[in-house]
Amino acid sequence: MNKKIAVTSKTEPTKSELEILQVLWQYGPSTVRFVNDTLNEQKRAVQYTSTLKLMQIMAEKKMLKRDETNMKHIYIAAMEEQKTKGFLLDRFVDSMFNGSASSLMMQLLGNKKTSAKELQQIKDLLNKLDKS
Amino acid sequence: MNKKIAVTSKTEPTKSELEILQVLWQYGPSTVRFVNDTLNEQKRAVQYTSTLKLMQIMAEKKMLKRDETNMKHIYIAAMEEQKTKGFLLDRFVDSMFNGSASSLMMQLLGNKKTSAKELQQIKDLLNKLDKS
DNA sequence: TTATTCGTACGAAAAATTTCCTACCTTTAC
DNA sequence: GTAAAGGTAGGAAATTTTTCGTACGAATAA
Repeated sequence: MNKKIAVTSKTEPTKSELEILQVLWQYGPSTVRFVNDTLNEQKRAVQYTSTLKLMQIMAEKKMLKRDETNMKHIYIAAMEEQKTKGFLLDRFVDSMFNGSASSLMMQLLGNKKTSAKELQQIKDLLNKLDKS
Repeated sequence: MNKKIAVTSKTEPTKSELEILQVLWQYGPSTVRFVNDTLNEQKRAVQYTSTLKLMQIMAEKKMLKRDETNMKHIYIAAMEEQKTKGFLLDRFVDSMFNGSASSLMMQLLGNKKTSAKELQQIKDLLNKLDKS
């Protein structure tokens, strides 16, 4: 009892797991084949069975659900995109910028090119926050 | 030749390595003892020799430099804080928010509590960017 | 029917990361 | 001088993460 799985099942996807989640978040429930193809196009070369294996593991960990009614199993992200990203972002900010959102912004905007459009959107967002 | 080290030496610190870098960035050149103590206080329990080993490995990878003139070696971060954080942040934004800074902001601000002071600082920052 | 294609399951290996044990040297306190 | 405390070096082990080979069943096309 108290299987490894249970212990390991933190809310924290590894880098590869996150890649898979991204695909599922972006395109919705998908087959392994589709996810694998997408990864190969968008990210990097990876064997079908590698992706399969990882997705099976993720299903065990409850990060993914799957519909097995058909032969081609359909995988569904079980972690909510917003929550997961929020969590990861918070941890990122905490560990890298001491929890300071403005420090992060400074780094983000100061360091590089951020389009005028992006800037405007951020301003709009801030204004919206003011009013509420 | 073409030692493992050379190949491995990407600009990408692992999680534990990043923790060590943080300490060195925050407090400047330090001994292993100091870094280890700090990690134990601020982060988690970890054996002295574990920290030592990791820092030695990081030195091999050129992530750290060290001054060996004294018995107590002094380690210095060889990766610049700004550059490293900038790099990691960019990758984070790219992979998680499709490169959109405003999406990230949305998540960051929408999702949680960000102090009024933080918000003000961000606004100031944006204004500054406008003028330049 | 039969062979080819496409799917899953499973095990194991490879790689990367992290942890710690042991040996041994130097400094310090007595 | 000697013991205790505190250093470094190095190897090895433990974990975690990632990758892939092999087996085999189902679907499909010829």
